[in-house]
Amino acid sequence: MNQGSERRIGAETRAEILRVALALFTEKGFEGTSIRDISSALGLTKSALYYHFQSKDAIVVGLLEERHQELDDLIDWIAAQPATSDLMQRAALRWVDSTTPERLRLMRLAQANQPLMKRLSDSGADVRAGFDRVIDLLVDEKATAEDRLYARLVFDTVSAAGRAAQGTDASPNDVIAVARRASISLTCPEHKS
Amino acid sequence: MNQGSERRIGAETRAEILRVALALFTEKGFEGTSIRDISSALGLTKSALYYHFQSKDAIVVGLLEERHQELDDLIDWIAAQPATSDLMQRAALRWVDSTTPERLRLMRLAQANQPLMKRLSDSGADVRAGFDRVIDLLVDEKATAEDRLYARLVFDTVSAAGRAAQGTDASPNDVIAVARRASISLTCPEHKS
DNA sequence: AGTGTAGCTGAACGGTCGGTCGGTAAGCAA
DNA sequence: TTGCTTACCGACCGACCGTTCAGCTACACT
Repeated sequence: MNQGSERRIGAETRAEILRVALALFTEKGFEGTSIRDISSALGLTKSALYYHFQSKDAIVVGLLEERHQELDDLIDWIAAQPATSDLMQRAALRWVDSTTPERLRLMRLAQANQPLMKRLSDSGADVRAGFDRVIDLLVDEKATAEDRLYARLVFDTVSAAGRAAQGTDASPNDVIAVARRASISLTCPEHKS
Repeated sequence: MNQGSERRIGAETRAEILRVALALFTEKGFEGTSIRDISSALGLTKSALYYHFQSKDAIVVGLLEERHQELDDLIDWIAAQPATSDLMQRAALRWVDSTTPERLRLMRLAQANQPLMKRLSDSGADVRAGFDRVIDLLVDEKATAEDRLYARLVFDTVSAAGRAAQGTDASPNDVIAVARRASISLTCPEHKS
């Protein structure tokens, strides 16, 4: 393998590892994907992977960090908005419309592997803090736990739609369209109890 | 172990295996739970488990079969209803209101382990057929793929709410309440595009 | 008493897992 | 040329995985 014996810079390889790892995790699950799978898909050995990441879990942390900026952008945007009554709807639609396939895959990975996420968060990685902040910005300070949960659900419509599409012939465009419709319905003001 | 040397009948043990397995799968994931974990939680050896189930996958098939009747009941109920315009909403609420913790756990297990479900379905177990039938009964025969996907999403609000509640302090009652609110909003007729 | 069998045990199997370690070739700086 | 760093390899480790199998025991039937 790698018979050209070209030398690559580390950042490139690292990014490729993350890319391939996310694809394989999506296809076969985190536990169903071995680091041998990832490295051999790149024409590397297992050891090369351990040069760039200190553990299998660290790959997931790397994936989460890659997406961190997107959440920060959303938080900044919300903070800069006037607090109109339809803020939640506008924020939700902004989130849906900025969805990329990679983000979708990562969110599904995170949700499908609760024990993994707990392990990562126990060892210091901030996994949920970004979303917690979004919810805090969008709900009243005296909101009930139920209201907060509802807001979380709203921001999960994209991955919910993606999950509902599993095993069907629905296209990615269908997924986004459904998530949009659902976000609008869920945040329609006249339904607020 | 089992020093009382009591003799149990097989059906009881089998049911207990299913119960404990579902609890452990929920807590640690399917791949994160070994046969040894399940059997030792019951004070048995793993060989005893292989007396009742021919493989680890077969345990999941057993869990799915346990819940099969609930879906059949829903299908029968829908088929017996008049085809009013709010049928989807009524069906969705019936589904939400009949939710049990066990069903919720199983649905989450199924959704978190797509590769496993694909494997089971490839080897003959019918995993999705029930839900497919529900959707077929509720949408127009000339409905688009997007409409069908939306209907799937509606019937997934319970587990979506459950997932959104992960890591928060929301109670099971909150989950059901949020799922109810979401089902109503999602099936509100005036939002149909 | 003898036979069958349901329910379970204990020991082992081959295989794969995540992770470690010593080494090494290429590039660069002095 | 020497020496250090970067990027990677190949061999190996102990642990654990799902699974198999011969055999044991308590009970039911005849």
